[in-house]
Amino acid sequence: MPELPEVETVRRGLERRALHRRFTSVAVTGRRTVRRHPSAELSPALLGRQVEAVRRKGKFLAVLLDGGTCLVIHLRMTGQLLWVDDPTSPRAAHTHVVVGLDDGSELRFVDPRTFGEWYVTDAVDAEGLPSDFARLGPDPIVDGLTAATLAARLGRHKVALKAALTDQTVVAGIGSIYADEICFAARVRPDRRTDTLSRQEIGRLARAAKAILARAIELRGSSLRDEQYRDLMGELGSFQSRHKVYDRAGLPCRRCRASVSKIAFGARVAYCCESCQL
DNA sequence: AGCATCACCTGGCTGC
DNA sequence: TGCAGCCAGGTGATGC
Repeated sequence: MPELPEVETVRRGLERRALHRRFTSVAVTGRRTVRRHPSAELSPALLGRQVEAVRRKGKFLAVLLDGGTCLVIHLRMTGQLLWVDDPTSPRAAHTHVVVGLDDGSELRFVDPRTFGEWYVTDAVDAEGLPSDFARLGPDPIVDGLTAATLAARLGRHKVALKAALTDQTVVAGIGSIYADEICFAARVRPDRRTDTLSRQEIGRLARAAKAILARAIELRGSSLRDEQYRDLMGELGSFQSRHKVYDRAGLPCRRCRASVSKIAFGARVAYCCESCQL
């Protein structure tokens, strides 16, 4: 599932291919992808506009256009942004949005489970980012993440650590995979209540978050068995081979050889080594 | 305010 | 083999 490293990989691809390009056509073919406002509003907001920057906060992509409009794209679980040099090439099943660029190429949004979302907004801050991004916590790569900041963001929360790490208003960009990997690296159980964490543990979590997300970006993200995540050019990521605990239940811990556990936390699950993580 | 729960959705997997 | 049912999971709405 696309989390911060996967979305950053897509962002870099978009920046490389779409920067300074203009939209020449817009076709919304899916029912649900554009749902925050009437889907008919997407085309007039994009047509003729030039891409001035491609930014990201957490898992949200923000395509900044001339005139101050921002196109926001969220891949959610199964969304793929695919760059196609030949617009006559066949469209994949579940293609919900297709936009043409002034160099003759096409950007296609493919999303089998239709959780992904596109919307445009003119409500932007001084940096051109959508005002509603303000509710998101710091992005560990863009904004950095210190122990003090993380401790402050955890604040009065008294929930399972994994629930806090994946709460986008606490920290932006972490999902199920990287939460488990960060907890393992910090040697803290994902089901620990946040109000029991020591200063040292919060420090390890902040450092682990930055290091793991940065390394995962270098390796262009994680593609799981379903190979659902692909970058802008359709390539798979390779960080999955470095996963220490995620989806490794029953396999030996890469640090101590004990069996990796799949534990319940609230209504969801987490993977961890109950020998290494306290 | 903070927390738990649910809805949204479909492909792939499990188990009968 | 076929098929029903379950699971995955990010976000936003809802209710307590």
